[in-house]
Amino acid sequence: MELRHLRYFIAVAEELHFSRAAERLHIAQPPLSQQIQQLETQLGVELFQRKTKRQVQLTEAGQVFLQEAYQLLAQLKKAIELTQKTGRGEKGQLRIGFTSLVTYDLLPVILRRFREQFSEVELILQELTTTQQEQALQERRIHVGFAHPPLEDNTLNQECIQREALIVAMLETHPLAEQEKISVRSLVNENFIMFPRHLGPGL
Amino acid sequence: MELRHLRYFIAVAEELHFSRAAERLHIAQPPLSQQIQQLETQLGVELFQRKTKRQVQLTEAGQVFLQEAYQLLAQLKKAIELTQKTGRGEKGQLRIGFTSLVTYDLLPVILRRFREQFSEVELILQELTTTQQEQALQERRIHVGFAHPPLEDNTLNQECIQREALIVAMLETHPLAEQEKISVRSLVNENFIMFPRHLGPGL
DNA sequence: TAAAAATACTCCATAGGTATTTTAT
DNA sequence: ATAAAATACCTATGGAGTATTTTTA
Repeated sequence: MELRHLRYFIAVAEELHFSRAAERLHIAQPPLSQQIQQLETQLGVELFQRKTKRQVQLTEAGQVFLQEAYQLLAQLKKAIELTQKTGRGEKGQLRIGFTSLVTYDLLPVILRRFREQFSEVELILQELTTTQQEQALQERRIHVGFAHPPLEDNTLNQECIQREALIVAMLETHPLAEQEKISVRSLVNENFIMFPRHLGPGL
Repeated sequence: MELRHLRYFIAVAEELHFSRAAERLHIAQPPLSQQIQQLETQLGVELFQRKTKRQVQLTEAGQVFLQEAYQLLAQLKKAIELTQKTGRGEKGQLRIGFTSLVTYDLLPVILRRFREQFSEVELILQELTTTQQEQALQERRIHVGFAHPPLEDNTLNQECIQREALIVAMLETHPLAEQEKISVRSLVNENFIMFPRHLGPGL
């Protein structure tokens, strides 16, 4: 059996008239009769009352099959739509990696906008360092990541979405506190309070 | 799209190998590749990851479609079985007409045996006189009837399922009460307590 | 280089068309 | 007499086969 049989059967069952059904299906009447006969043979069931050639009527089994056929085609339609939505990324899961820096300001705004547009996508968030994100992307454990440059792996697509100033904070009593401008070079021998190196190798 | 596409897709999705899937389907590998491509084109969705030609893998959309395809074929199978059962009269409704005479003795036994054999058939009972049953059968309002001969309509199939004695009851003081045998003819002028004529014209 | 999918083509099975017959209004 | 389904037969689309190429592990 093929879907063709279901489609043809529905047409005949609705029209109760082979010629009109054939017209609706854009085929000739004889092949339609043949396909219906084929369907009946395969099922081993009479779907139409054929006592008289002039009056087509559904048998009890035919009525049952009609309802089933409707359901099947409706379910097929839903299956196709669901698959297409998934294919276009409008449905399913989006796994996101992010660093703590992006948590407070940027991420909530982005996620809110995304949810508005793709309400059927489930967002799965995971806090990861930049290097962990690079690895997770390679291993397909996440789909996108919010990280900090530079990246080790230049096969990954990257895009700058925000620039942030890096500032030095120090006690007023510190020798450098009096200067208007402080060069990065002049900080070389100072002690820092900051991320462990492995969390932010770019700094 | 045809059911063929679903069947082929399931085979490839399960084997994750076009050649093996083709073998399982008893067709050659190239037509299988073609049919899958056709399916993907019609859906407008990639179902398999084809980065490398050596390793076939389902996309997210493919995984969704696989589950849907399973459900569709399962539903089709159920639809066919249901239709066949209905066609064989093992499922559905059986509308039965019966006279009051048959109510107490015969009908309960018959119905009990029928229900044992065809548990999925819903029995719809309707008390009708013999003539009403003849009409109901003609108009397809009932499928079978339990009635009393003779029938007016000899186009109906009839079968004798029980013979019952017809007896005359009378007072001991009645003139005929002394006779051993009473001919029907001798009752011709008596008054009877019995069904109205229209309920049992045969009597 | 071996194994697997994709292409390119060829062929034939069968879906669909045309002509005709049957049958019931 | 007419309209509709069935039957008989023919045509041609496209599903499936064969041969070959491409690709990657």
